[in-house]
Amino acid sequence: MSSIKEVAKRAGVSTATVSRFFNTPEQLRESTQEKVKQAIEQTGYSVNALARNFRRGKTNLIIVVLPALGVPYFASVMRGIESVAKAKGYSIMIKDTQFNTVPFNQVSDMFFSRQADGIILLGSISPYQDVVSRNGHTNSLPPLVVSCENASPDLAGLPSVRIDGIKAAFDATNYLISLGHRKIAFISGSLSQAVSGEREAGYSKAMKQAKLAIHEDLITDGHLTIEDGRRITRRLLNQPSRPTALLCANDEMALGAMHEIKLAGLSVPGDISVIGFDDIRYAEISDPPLTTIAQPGEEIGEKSMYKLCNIIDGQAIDNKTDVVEHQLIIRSSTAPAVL
Amino acid sequence: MSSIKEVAKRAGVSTATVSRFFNTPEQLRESTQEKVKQAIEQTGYSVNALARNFRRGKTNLIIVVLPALGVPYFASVMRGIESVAKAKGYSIMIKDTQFNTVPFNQVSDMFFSRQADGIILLGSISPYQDVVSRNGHTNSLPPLVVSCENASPDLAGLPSVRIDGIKAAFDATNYLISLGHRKIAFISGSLSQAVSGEREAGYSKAMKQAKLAIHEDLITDGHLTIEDGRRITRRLLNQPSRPTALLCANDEMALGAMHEIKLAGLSVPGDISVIGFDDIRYAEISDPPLTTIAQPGEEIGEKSMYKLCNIIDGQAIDNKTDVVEHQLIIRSSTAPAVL
DNA sequence: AATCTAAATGTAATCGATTACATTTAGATT
DNA sequence: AATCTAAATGTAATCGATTACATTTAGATT
Repeated sequence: MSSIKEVAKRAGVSTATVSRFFNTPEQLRESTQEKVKQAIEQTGYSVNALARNFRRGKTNLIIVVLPALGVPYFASVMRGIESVAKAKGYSIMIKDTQFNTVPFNQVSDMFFSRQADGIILLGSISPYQDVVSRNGHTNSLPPLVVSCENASPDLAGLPSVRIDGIKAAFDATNYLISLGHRKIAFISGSLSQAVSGEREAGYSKAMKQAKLAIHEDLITDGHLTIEDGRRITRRLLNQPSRPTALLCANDEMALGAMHEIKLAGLSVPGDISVIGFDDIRYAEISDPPLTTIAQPGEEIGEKSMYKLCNIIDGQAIDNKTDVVEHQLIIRSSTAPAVL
Repeated sequence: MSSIKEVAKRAGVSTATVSRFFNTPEQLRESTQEKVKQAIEQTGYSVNALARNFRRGKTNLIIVVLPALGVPYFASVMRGIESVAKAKGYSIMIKDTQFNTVPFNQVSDMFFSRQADGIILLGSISPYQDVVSRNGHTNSLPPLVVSCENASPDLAGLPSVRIDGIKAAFDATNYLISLGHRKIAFISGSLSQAVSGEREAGYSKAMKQAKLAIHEDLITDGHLTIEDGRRITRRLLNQPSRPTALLCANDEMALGAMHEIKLAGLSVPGDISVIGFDDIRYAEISDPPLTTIAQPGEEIGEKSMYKLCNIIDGQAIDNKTDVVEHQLIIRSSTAPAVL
């Protein structure tokens, strides 16, 4: 692979001039540009990003941390991130935390060892505690945007883009209550994960406001997966008095729940109403189509990436949370309660 | 951020010694290791990957090219890639080609400009033609593994890991034939995409062998998405004599197809049997559960990454194709034809 | 203690681009 | 034509780690 030196030699100019050809071509006389251009073509040269990045102290890489690959909701956020990243000249590294089992400092170390310029957190691993404990050497965080709902106190005050998760779960629960449901179960991911915690808060708020007992079947154990949605639902259905409505912490759990309800010979929404979260593309074609809370994934992604760019560029950091709008999408998995 | 110089100074050794502490610690006397270790702790130093990578001429990054984010099948391949990448010290960059609209040379240039050490292709963009035309300067490819079925002649002879797509579609079609179906439509992605072309070949082979007419309703237009599965199915259902079975080029199309069939007041599999491809995790819980061809995604991912590592390390390249086994998963979306 | 040897450590070049500063050049002005 | 000025170009230091080769050191052997 040819270097800038060879190009310079061939073009009869200095390496500085070749470098300028790429970075500030308007500084060069046209005849010089032409010479350099030809030399580049002859040698097939392209800038060595390894050297450039080293010299500039910038990787042009950002890390997107997500709890699992292949989750449709995250894919839409990623699309938003990507479109902005492309425009800004960044490439995206993904870091799958396998349901948050990867500690954050493993991610932040990638920044401190100059492997990436910034981080967008889509999963809810907790940064502060780990980072602060980095040998007590820094209480500064890498450029970081938190783009998942999150009630974790660790994350409070960090730049973030998200829906109002409490309000969203509150709205969903209220909708079920308005349909006459009184026994409403909440199928959650592990409550230690902040997303689930926040959604639980909204659920509880609505239940309390309606003076409804918070069902002890509110089960907290599990990942936000189809499999765990099924497992928890099976348990729920085996209990003496089953709920008439299920609020699920995401659509995948809801789809799993609907499957189990139907397997048990019951009907959705005839016997049990189901609401999900995220409005993934499978929600529209499930049987019945799933009522859910939609999050504007692409918008969240775009805004997050803009925010991250500002932080990386050292512009005034706004630590405030950008709240984007959620929307209750009413489909056919919910119906009035039959009492 | 502190550099190796400061650590060296603090420890009272040379920078070479500090470097050895990280790379060949067994060369250092224990007392020296101790001194260096303390200096590292005091300064909070961590190796500058930008500098190290530049010096070593290696990025430790690979690019995974995929047609779209959030496709569950690709996610399973990614998991396989990731587990091996982690073991080998690589990080993963993703490049979404938005249904193959990104030309390959845009990806290969990332290699030639030293932004990545190698490429795994999960989408079926065609490398040769673009790369060879790189100003006629190189007919050599970047380290590359092709991990999608692909009948494209451009890709023949490249290192790859895949199922036998022709055989898989052949098996699926034969299964439908064995159930008594005679009018079998094939819902494909764009046939210009090699994956679809290969699957089409297997379908045609089985139809010919059974002396069945290849239905002109074999529609070739579309991406491998739910939306296009629906669109094509709607068209199919509006035709005078509709097929009794649908072979879909992937599960998402099949799920879309089932939804439209049910919307039209028909039953799956009562009126129309449906088979998908990939066995994504939604297939098991669809209504009815989807019969499909399973691909061992994680295995494909793992093998691909191993192969890529070998190529990057300059070991004897095996250009041969690793064929992994597919499997027909029979669920409830297929039934004997009612004639 | 002197000598030898292998292990440990240091010196300094190097990777390839960028860029501050210095120098040259082209064209304008007298 | 001489002088001036701004634009164009060149020189050489620099980013931070690695490593070939040189030197020093510790401990063994005489």
